[in-house]
Amino acid sequence: MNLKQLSHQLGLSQTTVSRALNNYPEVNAATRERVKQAAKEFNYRPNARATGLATGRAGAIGHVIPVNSSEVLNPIFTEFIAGASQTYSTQGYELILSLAPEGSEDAVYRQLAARKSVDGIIVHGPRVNDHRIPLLQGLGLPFVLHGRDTTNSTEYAWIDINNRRAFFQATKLLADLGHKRIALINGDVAQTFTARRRSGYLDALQQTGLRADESLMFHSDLTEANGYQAASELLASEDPPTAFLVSSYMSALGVRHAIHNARLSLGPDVSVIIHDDDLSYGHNSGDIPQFTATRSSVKDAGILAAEMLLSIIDNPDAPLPTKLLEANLIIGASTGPRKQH
Amino acid sequence: MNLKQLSHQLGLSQTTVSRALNNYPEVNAATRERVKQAAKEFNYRPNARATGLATGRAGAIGHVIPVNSSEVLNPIFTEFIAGASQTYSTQGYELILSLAPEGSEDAVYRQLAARKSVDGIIVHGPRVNDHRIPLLQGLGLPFVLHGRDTTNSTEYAWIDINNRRAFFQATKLLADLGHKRIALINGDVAQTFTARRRSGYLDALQQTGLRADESLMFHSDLTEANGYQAASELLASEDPPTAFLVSSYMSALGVRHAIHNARLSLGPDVSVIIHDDDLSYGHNSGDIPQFTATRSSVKDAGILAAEMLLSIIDNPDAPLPTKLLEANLIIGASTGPRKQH
DNA sequence: GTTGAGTTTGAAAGCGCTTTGAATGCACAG
DNA sequence: CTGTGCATTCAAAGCGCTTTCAAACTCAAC
Repeated sequence: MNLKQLSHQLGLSQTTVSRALNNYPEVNAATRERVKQAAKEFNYRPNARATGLATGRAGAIGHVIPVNSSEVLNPIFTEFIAGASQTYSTQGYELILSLAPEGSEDAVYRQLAARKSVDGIIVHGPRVNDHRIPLLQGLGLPFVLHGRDTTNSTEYAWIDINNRRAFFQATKLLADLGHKRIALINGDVAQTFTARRRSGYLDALQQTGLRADESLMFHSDLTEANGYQAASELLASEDPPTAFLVSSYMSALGVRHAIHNARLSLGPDVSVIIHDDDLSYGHNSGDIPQFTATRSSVKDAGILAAEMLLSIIDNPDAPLPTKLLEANLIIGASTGPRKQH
Repeated sequence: MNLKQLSHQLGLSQTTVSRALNNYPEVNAATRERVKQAAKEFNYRPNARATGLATGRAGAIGHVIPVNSSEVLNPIFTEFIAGASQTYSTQGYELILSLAPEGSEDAVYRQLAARKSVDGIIVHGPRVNDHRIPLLQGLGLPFVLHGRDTTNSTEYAWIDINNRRAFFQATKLLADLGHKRIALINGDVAQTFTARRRSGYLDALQQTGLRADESLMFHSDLTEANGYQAASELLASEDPPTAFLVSSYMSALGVRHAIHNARLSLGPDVSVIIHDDDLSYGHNSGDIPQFTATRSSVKDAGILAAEMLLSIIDNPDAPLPTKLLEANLIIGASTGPRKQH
């Protein structure tokens, strides 16, 4: 059933039917009702391609997921997209997903822009001095960055969590608990959040008079295996840390494993604070969650990012929105005062 | 730059330019070259909406991800989609992603069909007696199921791993190692793979003369927390299992945790075999992987599923393809003979 | 009875492509 | 020179919508 057939059914022109369905004011209320009724009855939906062509809007948002060199797909993308998708479906947008090898997203962006496949883009996994920002600015395609660039000083829309503050507070808490040697199991150095978290950690160390020790800081993809390996090495060292700050739930499972392997117990012997993206399958909740955490729902970030992007599209002349979300510090079972010997 | 402008530039008609770019034979070779050159120079790409409207094909595939009642998003979707996406990008298709609350995907499918947004659909997470199959058959939308229904006997395209055989073999291996009490940490009962895995497990028990014990079988979402809880309970019971068969890497991390908490060691004391989807962030590789596993790359399944779907679209009258992938049994460090007391 | 404003509807153009059917030009046979 | 076949090109229609502009109708005011 298309518009022509539907309007024929109703004995009306395509114009009127179209207007009725799109809530234009100049349609008689009774007519509109009749049209909407019929549309429902025949399960009529405007052809997406035709609408897009006629309006010049794609009715779709592009999400381009970077696949990094080690082929690790960050599972938080799924969760973020789940949030964004929620926004799109209420607003009648579709979500176009594209995976691109990290560093060669250009072709994908250019393609989406040239083919007019999307009205805007969510940029995932920003990297230090990310060339995607100037590229998209050049293409004139609205976008929202999930995260921030560290160096780019131009105006662009972003949503991020306050990584610095979260890691500052977490580090401070560990220091206040008496921990002197606090390890940082962080993400890939190319990711901008990594630098911010590190900087929050370093500031807190300095403020509490602790010495920063590069040998306590690890940077790699946030996998369980990497968390395990880093923590194992550290715990086997001469002067092992008594606390860990871990950038993801996934890595923390590896850290926990290493702690147990070293015949230590999580909490009493070794404190751990994780950053918790509140992933649906990574339960760290309950009255006393397993891990003390700085928590911020990445799904909510997805919802908000999508809303921001749609608002930019609807309102291209408004100033570009930015949003900084604070993480909540949640006290769980994995932290405690440093054991005195 | 659109077709009109490009053809004007070239002093040719839109017809000829279109044909040249789409490799129609009736274009002079020299002209074609000139056109392609110009298209590249001006970065011309046909407008996706217009092409779609003119050809009647959407140039897009829909992936509808079910979000279950506990809101757990299965992380393997990401990997599967990463695979599928690879296929699409080489074939010029786009991927439209949609999340839908489990059980109410109907509206999403109907919408995609009515709006002609996609040429086909990948059905994720098939459930027992899945009503999506007849629905899509009714809508006339080509689809490929990732998995199989257990009951539906009509013809449909699917790709699946041989869950029965994988779990049969894994169970058999554990039995051969002398284990008498083998626990099964399985997925949500509504998922069809759960039943198949269970049936492989039960068959192997029977064949090896072991008694099936319902109290050793757990069914729930494949999260770390669920794995931990199930294994903890089992290990604390009067007659605890000496081996575990675990449906996912994620659950296995919980099981491992429970084993360590019980002051047992993985491998020597308690054997564990997992099903390993070969997720990029769930490393279980190396010479001797941590876990003995039945392994099958879900990313490869995504690649193949997409290829199958595109072939159905290109060739609607051919018989519907199906594909059964075998999992590889990988011996890792988590299995060993049952300890004699 | 005419006018003008306001309400409601419709014809037709246009979005950017593909594709049909026709036209053009040219080589070559008769 | 005419006719035929082939290679190459083009004008125009059409895909299914939205939107402009014009038309028709109603009704109150003069």
